Amino acid sequence: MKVLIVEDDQFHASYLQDALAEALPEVTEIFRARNGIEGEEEARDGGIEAVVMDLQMEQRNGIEAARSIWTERPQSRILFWSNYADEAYLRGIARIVPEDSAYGYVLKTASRERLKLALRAVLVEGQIMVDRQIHRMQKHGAAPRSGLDDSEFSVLLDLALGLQDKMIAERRGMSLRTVQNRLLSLYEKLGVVSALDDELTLNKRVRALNRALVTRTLNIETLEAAHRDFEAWLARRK
Amino acid sequence: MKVLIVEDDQFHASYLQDALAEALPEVTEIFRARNGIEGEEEARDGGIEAVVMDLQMEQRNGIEAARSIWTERPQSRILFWSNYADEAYLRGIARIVPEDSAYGYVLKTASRERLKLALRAVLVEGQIMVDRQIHRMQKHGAAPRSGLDDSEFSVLLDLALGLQDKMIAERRGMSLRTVQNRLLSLYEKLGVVSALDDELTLNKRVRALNRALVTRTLNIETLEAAHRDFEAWLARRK
DNA sequence: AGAGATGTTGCGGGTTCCCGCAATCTCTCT
DNA sequence: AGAGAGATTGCGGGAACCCGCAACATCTCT
Repeated sequence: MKVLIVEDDQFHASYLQDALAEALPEVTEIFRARNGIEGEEEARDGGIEAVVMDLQMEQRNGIEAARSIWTERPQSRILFWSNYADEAYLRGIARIVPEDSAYGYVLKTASRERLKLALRAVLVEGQIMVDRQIHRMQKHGAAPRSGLDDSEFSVLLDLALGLQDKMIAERRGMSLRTVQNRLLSLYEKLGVVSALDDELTLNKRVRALNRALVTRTLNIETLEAAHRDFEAWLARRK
Repeated sequence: MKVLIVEDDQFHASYLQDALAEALPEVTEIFRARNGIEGEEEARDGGIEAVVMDLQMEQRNGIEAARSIWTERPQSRILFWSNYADEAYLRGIARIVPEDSAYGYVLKTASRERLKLALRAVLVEGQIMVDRQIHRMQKHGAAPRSGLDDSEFSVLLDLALGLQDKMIAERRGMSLRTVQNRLLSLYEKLGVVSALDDELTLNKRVRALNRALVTRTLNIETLEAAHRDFEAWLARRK
């Protein structure tokens, strides 16, 4: 059995390699990649179907790499292994998991035992295994911690890019007023108003982005990915 | 000689501990803290004047911890050790380094040799040692990569918090129109306009924050720290 | 079928933002 | 001292934003 480790931090990679060798004696070869792009290549060239994937990497992050790996081989088994329990990552992963593939999500703070368990459960047994702390965010597959629904979330992404109401309306196929209603509820749910001293009026749009970031509803990588998506949409629209 | 390691990642901490023992035989005791708050306490209680400090930590980050350590003991020697070469961190550090104290900045990607060198140079010899990749950002102590000057940078912080022009003017002691001029040049320098397809008008404030983040001029911790600063200012102002 | 909750849309107006124009102010250099 | 470059400030207006109000549209229970 061949396993690919995609991880840019050398300490974490070697710890992982250790745990892997220990937990899965059936592993014959361990490949290593340092970012998403290398990861995709290795997976393709090596015909690998078991991957342990870090999320936060330079260049091309784990979600994007996973997406293209799954596009080529939907049956690949991928264990995500990350420092953060950001909702932003969860949303990203939830969106790309193929119908019946095996995947897992383990935090780097998890114990060695739990990591080994997850390695076996996902890579060998083909099960789904998600850290409880992360899973708690998801209520039956949607509506994570912040309580944003999908349409609110996509408006948030557009807002975060700096799009104006009119453009958001066009992109998402809503009327202008509806977009504004979404913004209203975003401001509500993100705690834009209560955030600081009352008596104090803020620029709500900027504040919304700020709040989304500090609550980990968005992170910087999400912004970068959203930007790429938007450009693709722009080009397609013509 | 006593040394304090402030680092929340266990792998990194033990690697560091190893390197420390290897490079500095004169070290008799190694203390360990997992975040800024613990770090400050340990430093105070243990009477420690040699610290290796991670920057990105939950709760209270390395810059804030360093500030209060230096406030109590300006002669403390602190080696910052971080994953990122973000301008945001650089600015933070530059602002709090006492007149003649020793400090250093090493990236986690640096070789073990270079780390050991820095440990010796900063903690034992009391020199200043900054990674070249980081130092390149600084031109004689100011004006990092993005080319923002200090007044532009502080307006950027306020903008990022969601403050309105009027409030920024009050906080920074500028006229309203001057604030707006600063914003103008921020938009210019951050590439707010050219960013996407032209023909496309954006919400400049949000876009400015977005650009500041993806260019690493700001990061999320900066936002959190700026928020705390602002609240302190608010309270003081009355 | 009807009542009620929830979501969508248009209108209107008060605010804030963005920025051109022009009048100082401040500094530097000769 | 005086010229010139650059920053600071006020004014004014067009555009975008925020949001209350009210008319419908949809969905869900009973």
